[in-house]
Amino acid sequence: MKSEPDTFGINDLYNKPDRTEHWDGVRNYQARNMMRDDMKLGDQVFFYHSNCDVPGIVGIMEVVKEGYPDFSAFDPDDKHFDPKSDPEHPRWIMVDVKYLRTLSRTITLKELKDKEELADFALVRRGNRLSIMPVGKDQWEFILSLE
DNA sequence: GCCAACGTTGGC
DNA sequence: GCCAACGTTGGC
Repeated sequence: MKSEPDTFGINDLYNKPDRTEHWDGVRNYQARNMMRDDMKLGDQVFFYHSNCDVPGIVGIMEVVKEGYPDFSAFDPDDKHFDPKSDPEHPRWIMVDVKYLRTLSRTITLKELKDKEELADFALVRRGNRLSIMPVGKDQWEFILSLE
C-alpha cells in the first residue's frame, strides 16, 4: 500500500492509538476491489512511501479489519467526498491496518527495479499508479531478504 | 460505444 | 517543475 509520507507516513501510523488506522480515501476501482475481495484478516502488507525523496518500502503492517464502507465518502467536507456513495449504497471500501514494524532500512524503488526476480512485480512495471497492489509470496520473501 | 479533453499520480 | 501514463468524463 502506497502513501505519501508528507500526508501519512509510517510514523503517523505508529503514533495512532493501537497503531491502527483505517485506509480511507482510495478512489480507484481496482484498488477498492483488492480491499473488498482479497485482503484478509492477518494478511501482511508492505507500507510504501511514494512521492518523496526516496520512494520505497519502509515497513510492514497487518490487516486487522476486512473491507467495509469508507465513510469519508459520505462527508461533504471531506477531501474524498463522493456524492455517488451513500451509507445505503457505499461505493468505496477500506480496510483497517495495524503497524507491525519498520524495516531496518528503506528498500528503495530503485533497487526493486534492478532485480530480475521482481520483473513481474506490479510496482516496478512501467506506468503503474495503483495505490494498492498485490505481492506474491515469493516476491514478498525475496523483498524481505534484501533488508 | 468512441474518443478527445482533462485531471491525477508519482518518478525524476 | 516536468511529463508520461493512465483513469474519468462527457459530447456526439
